[in-house]
Amino acid sequence: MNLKQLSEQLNLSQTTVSRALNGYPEVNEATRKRVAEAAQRYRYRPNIRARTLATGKSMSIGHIIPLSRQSELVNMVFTDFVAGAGLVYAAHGFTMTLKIVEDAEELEAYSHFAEHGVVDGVIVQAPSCDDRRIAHLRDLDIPFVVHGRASNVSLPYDWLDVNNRRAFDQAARHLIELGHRRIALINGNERMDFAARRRVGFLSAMSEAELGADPLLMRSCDMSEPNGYTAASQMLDLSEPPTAFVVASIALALGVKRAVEDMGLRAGCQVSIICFDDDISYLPNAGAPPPFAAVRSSVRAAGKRCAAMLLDRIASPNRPAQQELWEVDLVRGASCGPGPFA
Amino acid sequence: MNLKQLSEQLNLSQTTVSRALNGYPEVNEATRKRVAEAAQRYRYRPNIRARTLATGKSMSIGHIIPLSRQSELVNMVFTDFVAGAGLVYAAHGFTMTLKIVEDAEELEAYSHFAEHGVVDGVIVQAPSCDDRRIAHLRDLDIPFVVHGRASNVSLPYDWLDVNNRRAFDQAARHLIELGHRRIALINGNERMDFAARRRVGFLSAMSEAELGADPLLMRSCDMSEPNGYTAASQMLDLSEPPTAFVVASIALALGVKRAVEDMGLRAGCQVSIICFDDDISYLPNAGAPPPFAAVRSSVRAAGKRCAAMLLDRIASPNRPAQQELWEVDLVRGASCGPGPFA
DNA sequence: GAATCGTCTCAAAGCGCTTTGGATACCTTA
DNA sequence: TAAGGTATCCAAAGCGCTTTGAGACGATTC
Repeated sequence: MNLKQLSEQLNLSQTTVSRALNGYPEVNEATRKRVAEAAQRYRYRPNIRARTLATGKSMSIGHIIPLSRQSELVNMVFTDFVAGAGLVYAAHGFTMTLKIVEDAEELEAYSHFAEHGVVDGVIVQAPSCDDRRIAHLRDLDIPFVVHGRASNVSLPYDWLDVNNRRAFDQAARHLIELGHRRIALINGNERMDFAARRRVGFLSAMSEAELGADPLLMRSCDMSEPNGYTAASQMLDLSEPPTAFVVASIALALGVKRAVEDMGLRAGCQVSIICFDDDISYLPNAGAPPPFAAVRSSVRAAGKRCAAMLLDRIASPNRPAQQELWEVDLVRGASCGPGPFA
Repeated sequence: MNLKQLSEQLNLSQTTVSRALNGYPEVNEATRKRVAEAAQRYRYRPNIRARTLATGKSMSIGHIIPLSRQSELVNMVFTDFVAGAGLVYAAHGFTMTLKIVEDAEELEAYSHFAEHGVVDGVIVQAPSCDDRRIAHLRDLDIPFVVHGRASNVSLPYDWLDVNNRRAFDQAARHLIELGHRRIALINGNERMDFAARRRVGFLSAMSEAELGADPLLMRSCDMSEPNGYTAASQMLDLSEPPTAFVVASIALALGVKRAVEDMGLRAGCQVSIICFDDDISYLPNAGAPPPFAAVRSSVRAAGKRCAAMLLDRIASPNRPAQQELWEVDLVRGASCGPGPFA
């Protein structure tokens, strides 16, 4: 049953039926009711494809997830970010179009989305320090919001970011206050903007405490459990091992903890760990005290907010760029204890 | 630049241009070349919305992720499953349409997808034992593939499942061979089909070894780290605590391990753990030996295969239902050691 | 030279919706 | 009574593509 058939049943024009169903004012309440009832009775469902062609809006938001051939790693926060954003889209009648692409095809994928009119806007995740996607999307003239930001890109654009610098400054400071001096950094990939900023934050706390930054105690890698394990194992094997770790994610932290335990040590006793906690639903850092000391920011909440910002941007394409910087919560946890200088 | 304008530039009809670009045979190679070059030069991109309206195909696959208000838990395997499926879709020119819905609106969401023609087919994940979605999708007459299966649904339908019964039979058997007798089961939610089958497998190994199944040592819960922790802590506090655990996921296993360690015990020494390992990219159970003994099956591979099956089904709607049952790999790991009866 | 066949191209009819630009009838108001 | 409003409704023109059914043309066959 399509609009034409329905309107014939009702002895009305397609126009009137369409308007009645879409809540336009210029239709009599009695007819509107009659139309609604008929639509119900005949189970009329407007064809989305036809509607999007006619309106020029696809009512869908694009998310593009790059997958590198080597690492094959999908960021763990992806799930919860998408869950948050998806709920907001659904509440506004939008769907989400997801595309998994290999690294090299990423820019092309954005072009495809924009030029074919597949989506009305896109979310950009995990920007690098000088991310090419931002200029590219500006050229494509499609609404977008960045989760994170790109330090070396000076264009104005909408973003929502966590104060990563401050977060790692706080994290390192926490360890220093506990009496640690030899502190390691196990960071995410530092081509990523968030990781670069975290490094800056870490270093600022260290230098403020007049502690040198030993390159042997700083590692940048993809955020998986084994990478955390390997990095921490190697550092603990040094002649002057660290007594504490600042770590960029729960996944890495689990690996660090395993390394610590495999050395016969205990996290929170001989070695302390503090990590960034995205508050993932299936790996929440919960309990009293929680297992890991952490700086926490909910990635699901970020997903929701990014989605809302994007829908806003789509509704008013000309409003000035909007930015939000979220602070983290410092969470004390069992993985931290007093250091040798306490 | 649309098709009409392009065809005017070329002094050809829209028909010919369309056919030239879409590789139909009835067009001269010389003109095809001319058309291709012009399309390139003018950066012509066919409008997807118009194309889908004309063809009646949306070239998109639907994934619906239910999110319950209380637990707010997204299954950890989701990321990798979607990553696998997405690559296959992309290779065939399909996109993925994702919808996050609250539990109660799940069936409605499938109806929406089918009746509005939003997608050409859907993937069903995590079926319960008598999942209502299967009959519903059959009624909607839309192609679908189930990842897992529903024991109490007798309709023929396409599915791909892991042999969960056998997997947990093997897992329990492994512990028994190691000399364990008091073995606990920390399972997923047993309304889910995979969890119900795993329980059956666990029980069959236990009864074959003439070991009773103590209800105090069996737990069914959502698969998060804290749930694993809580369940294991309570069991270890019993007057006759278990010496080994069979656990339904890596997330749960991490919680179990934490509980074990918080009791001052060590996994692989006083207590053994074996778990189901979906081979998640950021939490791989890697190393020599890997930290956890496990029964392993790659959920990313499952995503790829489900996607391929669905595209097949869409291409030939009338072929008989197709089913695949995958066996797991038994992986020996550091979390298992000899039991008291070794 | 007529009939037949292939090859290449085209005009036009959809696909199912939204939206523009009236039309019609009925009320008000001066 | 005529002019101007207002409330309802409609015909038709898109949106940009695919696909049907047919025509034009030259080559081949008898």
